[in-house]
Amino acid sequence: MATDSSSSARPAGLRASKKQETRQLISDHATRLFLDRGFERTTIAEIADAARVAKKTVTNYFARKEDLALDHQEEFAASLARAVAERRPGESALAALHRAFTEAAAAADPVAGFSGPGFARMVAGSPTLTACLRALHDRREHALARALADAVGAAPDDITVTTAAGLLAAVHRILFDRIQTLTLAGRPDDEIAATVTAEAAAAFGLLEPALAHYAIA
Amino acid sequence: MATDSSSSARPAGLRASKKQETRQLISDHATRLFLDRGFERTTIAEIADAARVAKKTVTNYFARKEDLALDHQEEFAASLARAVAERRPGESALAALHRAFTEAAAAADPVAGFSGPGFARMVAGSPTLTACLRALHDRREHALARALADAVGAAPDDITVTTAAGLLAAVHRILFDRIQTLTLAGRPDDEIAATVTAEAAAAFGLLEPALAHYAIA
DNA sequence: GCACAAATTTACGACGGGCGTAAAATTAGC
DNA sequence: GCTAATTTTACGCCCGTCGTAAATTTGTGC
Repeated sequence: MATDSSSSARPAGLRASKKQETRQLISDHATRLFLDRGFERTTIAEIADAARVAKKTVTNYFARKEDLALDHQEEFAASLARAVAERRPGESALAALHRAFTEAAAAADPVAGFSGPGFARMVAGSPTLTACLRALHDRREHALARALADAVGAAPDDITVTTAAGLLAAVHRILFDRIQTLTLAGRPDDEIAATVTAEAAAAFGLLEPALAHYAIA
Repeated sequence: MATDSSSSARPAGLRASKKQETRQLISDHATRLFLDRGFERTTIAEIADAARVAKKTVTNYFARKEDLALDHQEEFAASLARAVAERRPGESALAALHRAFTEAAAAADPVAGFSGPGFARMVAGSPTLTACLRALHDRREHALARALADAVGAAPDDITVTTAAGLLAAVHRILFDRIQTLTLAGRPDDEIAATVTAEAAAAFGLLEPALAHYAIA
């Protein structure tokens, strides 16, 4: 066997590394089946069979079926708050979030919505995943509100803070949906990036008079 | 052809009226049980038993369990689009939506969030209902986008239209959440109305420089 | 190398929501 | 009253989710 089979070099991790392998094995089979037959038409039992493990093992690793389909949830939920927390000196929250989107679009970042036609079809065809995505947008907005509250030194439930977070998160959510829509329409990533970059300028520009001077680092 | 016997016969509805009665009977028992034990801890079988009907009868009338708890869904989803469609001559969409909220708060409209502590507890305590409410906010935003597109003569997927709808719907959603939070905290309706009316002025005021001249009738 | 302790995987079962189907009860029209 | 249409019911199934305990695998001390 390969001595350095470790993907991330666990010293004490024969058990732990196998755990990761099993998790990845299940996730890979699930992704393949979801893209092939759709999310709702794939059962957990079928995933377990494909991965040659027990059904309970699947539900032990992934508490909810949606977790098998949606990756990088934490990263997604924290992305806007992170962009604000790491904004440049003199940069407003609005400018930082605009810049973060533009950069993500240029890089075709999956977290920004560039996840391929298969993924877009899977999500669009599943009410469960659509609802899960809505919940993620919600978590992202709340995390942004906390970051903004931190930035301006206000309470997290201050109406100006929650409203600013709601407006800024709404723009990001709308652009995310737009990327998904264009992906579903079969447009190539570079064309989508050009389109949404222009649309982002319009959308963030709309907020400019309201928030250009808000939360400047 | 037959006289207009069936289509819209008001008195001829012994069967139809009984249908309504049965529906109301089930809904009433469901509401009582939900408020008493919570949404998740109440089963459809228990509701059926309480209403003395079969379980299948409940699911025939209400396709999803959430429909037993959330009333006036269509009215809620259409409320913002309606406010824009019925705005006064010379009034902007922003002003109409601000006015609609202020009036709803003054009237303690359940559709605006004044639904009582029991309902607020029920929703807050149920992930299912929270997700359903998010979906409703989403439908409401899309309906608003259609109304705005109609008002300004643009395509419904125009970025300015979808963004404006997203921003305006976000403000309403945030104020809705605020009413729910204050209700959960035990505040009386009149105090909540005064608080959120002031907060609405701040929130809509933030959008004033961006949208004061958008979609004027 | 071996045995014991710990953790993981497995099998089994239960519950609840949702859906289809066909029989039984109720109602409308004649 | 009789017949046809609709509503309600009973029954069973699938699927996701959650316990629980047994079986297997792994880490460690001797």
